[in-house]
Amino acid sequence: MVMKVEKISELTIDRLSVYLRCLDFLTNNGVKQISSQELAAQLNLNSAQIRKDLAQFGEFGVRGVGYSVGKLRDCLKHILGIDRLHKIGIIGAGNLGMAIAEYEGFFGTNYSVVALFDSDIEKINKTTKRGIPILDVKDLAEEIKKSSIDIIVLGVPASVAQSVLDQVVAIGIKAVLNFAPMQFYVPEGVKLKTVDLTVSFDSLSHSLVANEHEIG
Amino acid sequence: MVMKVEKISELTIDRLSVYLRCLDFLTNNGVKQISSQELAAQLNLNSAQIRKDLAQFGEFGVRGVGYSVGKLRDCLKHILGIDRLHKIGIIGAGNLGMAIAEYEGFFGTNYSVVALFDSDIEKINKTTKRGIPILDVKDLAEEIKKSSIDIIVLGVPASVAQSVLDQVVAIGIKAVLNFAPMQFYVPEGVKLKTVDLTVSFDSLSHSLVANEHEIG
DNA sequence: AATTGTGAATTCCTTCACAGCC
DNA sequence: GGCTGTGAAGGAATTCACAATT
Repeated sequence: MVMKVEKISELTIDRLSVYLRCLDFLTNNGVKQISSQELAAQLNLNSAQIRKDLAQFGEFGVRGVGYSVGKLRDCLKHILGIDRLHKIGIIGAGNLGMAIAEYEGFFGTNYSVVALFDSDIEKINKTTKRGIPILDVKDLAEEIKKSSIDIIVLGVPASVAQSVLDQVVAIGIKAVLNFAPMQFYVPEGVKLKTVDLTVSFDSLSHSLVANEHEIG
Repeated sequence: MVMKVEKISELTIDRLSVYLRCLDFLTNNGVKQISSQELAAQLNLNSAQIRKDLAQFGEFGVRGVGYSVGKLRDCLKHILGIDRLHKIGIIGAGNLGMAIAEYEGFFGTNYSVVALFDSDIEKINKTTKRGIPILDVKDLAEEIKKSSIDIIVLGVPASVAQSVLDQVVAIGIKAVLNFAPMQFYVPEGVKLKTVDLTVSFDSLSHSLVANEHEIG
């Protein structure tokens, strides 16, 4: 019953995911051993960063040798909690919801989209091309329990996003991926990750004019 | 001909976009004046942060009073380069490309999706529901010039993403939004922003198991 | 000899706290 | 009095550089 007191930053966690993907790639190419140096070169970052990130969870390497690709991969999967299967439910069977449901490659063996939810009578009880059912959002609570959904994707318009989020939280969901470009209230213990495409585009726009402005 | 020497961080730029959205909202609600304090409260952040972010670009406020919502909004639009219209081209007319092309609300008056590109003969020369044309990716260079496309969205599988990116860069595009979960080589002067959903899901997964691990 | 794991140094980002101004 | 703009302080993240280890 030991507590890890050090708080691990989001930046570290996100990099672990990137390391893991790289290790998957190396595994497929038959690479068995790798140094932080080589891994860093592939990912365009500093080798000390990789070692520091890993050090927060234990000692996975061998001095003078490096890391076993397979072993490190298993460790990262465990740390990230993808040594088990997560069940994803998507609310909003519009283009965005469909895109995520169907997008190949996102969900190897770690994630499975089990259902979409919508209130549009035209969509309910149909399925996606891959056969994922589209259900009535009224049955959300029931279905979350029945199918053990543990991650919800919010693909609904900003205008209703907070109220849908509140529902989902009330049901007991602890992890939500949101695409609505807005501010939310989320209670303690619930993780909300927002993918804000507006911000991404604005950032690109800025980069396009940044030079002009500087030589203004 | 004065150069701004201070480099402005991505974090600052991303926040400016968030401030702008909030100001848009305030404008719609008839609010004319706001203090950094009030703005910070709405966005769950520190008022000094807002003032510091803005200070990097000039003095937009009035001491003792606050900021004019309309004026600050215009200034932010100019800084972010969205006081002009950007033309977006989407490569890959799959679910993801379609979702972005059709997604309401992303593209107010600042962005316009002018075309999608694909190599699938079944899709070429059709249009999206909203009437955006799907063109042959072979005509990419020509169309980018003809339509003054300045932002490209990569909605293609990871396996071909680097080669498509190379093409796009060769044509002279300087801003790319990418959804393929992978590492890229990008030359100096080209801004590549990656939205990596794998990382987002892994981060959610981690949050679900983090507690268990800590009380291991 | 090579590479990890890590304290120290550095760089970057955020927050404090207050002078300056309306 | 109230709020901005900002130097100084504090905190976080990254990188350096080297002792420890195989």
